[in-house]
Amino acid sequence: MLENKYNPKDFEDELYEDWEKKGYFKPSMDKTKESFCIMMPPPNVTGKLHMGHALDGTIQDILIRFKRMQGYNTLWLPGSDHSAISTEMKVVEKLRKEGKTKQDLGREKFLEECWDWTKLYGGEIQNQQRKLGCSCDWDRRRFTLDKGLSDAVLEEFINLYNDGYIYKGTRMVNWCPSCNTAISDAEVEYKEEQSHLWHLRYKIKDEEKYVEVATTRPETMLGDTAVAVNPTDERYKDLVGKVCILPIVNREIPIIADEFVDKEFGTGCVKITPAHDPNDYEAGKRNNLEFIEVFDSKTIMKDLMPEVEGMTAIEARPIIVDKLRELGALVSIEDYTHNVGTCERCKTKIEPRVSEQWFVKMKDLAKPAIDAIKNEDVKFVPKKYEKTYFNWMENIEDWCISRQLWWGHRIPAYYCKECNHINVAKERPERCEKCGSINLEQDKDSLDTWFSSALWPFSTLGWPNKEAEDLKTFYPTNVLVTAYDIITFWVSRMMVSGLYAMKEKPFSDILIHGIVRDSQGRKMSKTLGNGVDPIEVIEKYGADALRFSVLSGTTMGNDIRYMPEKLEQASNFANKIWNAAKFIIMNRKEEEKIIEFSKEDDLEEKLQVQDKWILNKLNKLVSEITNNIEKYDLGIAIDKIYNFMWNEFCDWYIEMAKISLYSDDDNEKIKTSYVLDKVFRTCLKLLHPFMPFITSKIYDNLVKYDDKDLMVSSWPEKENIDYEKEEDFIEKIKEMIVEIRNIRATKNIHPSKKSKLIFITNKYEHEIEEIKDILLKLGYGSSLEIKVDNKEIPEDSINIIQEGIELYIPQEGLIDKEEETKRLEEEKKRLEAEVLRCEKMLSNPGFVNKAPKAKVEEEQEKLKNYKDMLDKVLEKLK
RNA sequence: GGUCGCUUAGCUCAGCUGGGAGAGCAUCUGCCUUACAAGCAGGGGGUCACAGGUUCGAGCCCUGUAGCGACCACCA
Repeated sequence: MLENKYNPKDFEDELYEDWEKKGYFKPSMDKTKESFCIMMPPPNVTGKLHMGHALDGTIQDILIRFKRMQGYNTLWLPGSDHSAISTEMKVVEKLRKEGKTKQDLGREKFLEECWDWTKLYGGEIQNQQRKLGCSCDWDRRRFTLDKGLSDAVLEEFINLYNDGYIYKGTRMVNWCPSCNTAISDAEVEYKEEQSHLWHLRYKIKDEEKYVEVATTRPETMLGDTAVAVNPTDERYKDLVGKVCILPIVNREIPIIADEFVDKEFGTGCVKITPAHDPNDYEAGKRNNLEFIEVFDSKTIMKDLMPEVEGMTAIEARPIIVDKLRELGALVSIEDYTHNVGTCERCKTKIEPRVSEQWFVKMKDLAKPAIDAIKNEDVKFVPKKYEKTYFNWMENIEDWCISRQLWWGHRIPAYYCKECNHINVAKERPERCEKCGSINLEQDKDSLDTWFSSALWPFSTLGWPNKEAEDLKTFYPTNVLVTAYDIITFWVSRMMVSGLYAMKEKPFSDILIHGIVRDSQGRKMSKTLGNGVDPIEVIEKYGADALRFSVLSGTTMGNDIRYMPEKLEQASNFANKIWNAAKFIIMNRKEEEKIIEFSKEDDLEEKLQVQDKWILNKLNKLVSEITNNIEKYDLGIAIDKIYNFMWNEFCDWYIEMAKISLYSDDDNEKIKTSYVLDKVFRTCLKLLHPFMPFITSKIYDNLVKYDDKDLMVSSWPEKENIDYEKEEDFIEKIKEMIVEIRNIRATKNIHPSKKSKLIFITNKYEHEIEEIKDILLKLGYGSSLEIKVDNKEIPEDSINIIQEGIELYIPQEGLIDKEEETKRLEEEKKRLEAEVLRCEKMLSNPGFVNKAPKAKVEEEQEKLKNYKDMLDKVLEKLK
């Protein structure tokens, strides 16, 4: 039985446990059924659920539950990511508090600490996903550092290496001085910063002339090894080839010409610091300049200037500037706003730094990944996001995959101490494959976390074992669901890895959603403290309400604003459904009789016009919702169900049903109970993917046709019925009743005051007779009369007109004659406008000739109806 | 600098391949009608940013303008 009050806390957790226990989350592995698989984007193992996850999880759960009900062999595979940098940072921080460093512990011990940390804080997010209702197969959950996935990583690395796609090289990379590791281009975030532009001048050797340069990082001047101008710059033509003196260190550096210098910017002269700037690095290589490091990997100043040695670069800056000023080398300091790269993880300013790292050559690998989207083998939904993808993939740079971290997959490269040969192998080789030496040392670096995430769609299914059952059954997966901010990081790399390793796409559809923002439209962030905890929301409103609120009224791919009011709406909706359920159950006849009734051959004949009306609308709803979900229009789908359940079913059908339920006719009661149950159960099915808890809870209490739980029951299918005529009729009746209510409301007539209803029709006399009691109740009638001719029009009555039906309500003091005339004048104006609109359209030869025939006929039909109605109003006004 | 997106009711947003402007919240009026006051019934409220164009017909398609936002690149 249902509790009197809707309280999601009473049953959500309990239901989830029940589903899990019954094994509903596991794929059926039924070979006769088509498979459907989603890989859950693995959250950080120590992460907490945020609204983004809630949205992402809800969307995936909807699709999985939908497909499961449709009978597919569905797998939704969850898991987590070891998130190298962020976990390592946290563990290092923990050690720091204990007064230790990771070097103190050594690699082995440090990794143990990381595992402990992972075990302690990991897994919380999984419990939170359970709270949300995620129906993923927990038994298949994977972790990027577990045995199988690590094996996949090694396999991929070695294959790429042997195919020549992985190489080791010395390059300028993005260096995070705080994480003390190289990071990839994708991990650099650019932020605007208010800073200054320091204008410096360097004296030209043996002349009393200077060159002026500008810099945003004056401390790097200690490492300048040239000044460059554009070769076409007339102003400095004579300077090229000369030498200037670098202040402080008094180094003689050449003035060179290089294309990359922008004549328009600043003075047109650029200081070149090849060791600390990507452009300067390239220029340095082109011109064979010396590379002088000013500071080390942690930005600690080297010995170029004794006064600042050992300081951080930022501490050294004012001292160096003072010195330059003292030497007359500082020309001016100008306010300047520029973009600085920061580490995506720790927000520290990144330093471009020359170092030896491992890279993946991306250009050739990216090609098939680009083609797969171009030829629509893989589709972005919404399509616009393929532009972000193309933009990244078509301009792709090599991917720096080595990290100077310990937590992660260690690079499987073993250096021979004797001959320097690099041995790449899954396990430490006994001997160097080249010289046979046993003196081997493994590379100290580990791989970018994304290297393992890139393999997620197949490493989780058993790859590199190509015969793994899951791999054969579920690859390629069907749809990847993620936010747009991760297209470059992850989606692109999965595409590349999938097509390289599996020779087949990793998924067919890429469903991209937006990000959840706060009520002011700002990104939710820790620093702003504006994040909303989904668990708190669930505590207060229930998981169903949260799920409803993140999807209702949204469009896939657009950002979503978190609005607490929406949770109220969602919660009210749940409450409404709950109460409707209570009503249906409370008033229904014995279940056996309903079941019996459902099997009767002449069931259709026993249905009344209002039953056919709701069943017809329901039937349309079923195909619409199915369609919407298949097209990923989840926001539209949920709003349609909302509207149907509340505004059609509850507001109208239940109100109509009361007449029969409260009557003495048992047959009618059974019939009505049957229809109520049928419509409501179908709605619950349609709503189940979106709001799994409340729908399941209620479904258990509906008529038991079988023992199946809602979650594993079958998705509704469109029935072969056609009650269009009945639907039209009831829609007209609804409009008439609204009109009656309107009149009564504006005149403040108390509901207890009833009046006579006189219908005149020669089209719907049987239908009106059939729903006589409904009309009496909803139309506030004291008695009802049906006339097939309109000869005896009652005098002094209110007149409501619909196509084919006229309703007369004797005024009897309800309202006076003038008011009724005024109302009819309004109606006349409205109808005249409609007629005019139709006539205008139909008298336009362009429209009649060019518009689709059906559209023209539709307008002709409307015109006829409006004219009829207008005639009647005019007659009444005479 | 490049790319993409957004601009619709007081607020937050929907609006499918062009064919009579919608929802929720807010607001106003009237209702404790035995499922629901977390409710019921009724109402008000919009030059669909602006200017052109295509079309029989434009919120929707094209061009331009303005404001806002995101992403990519990154010039000292």
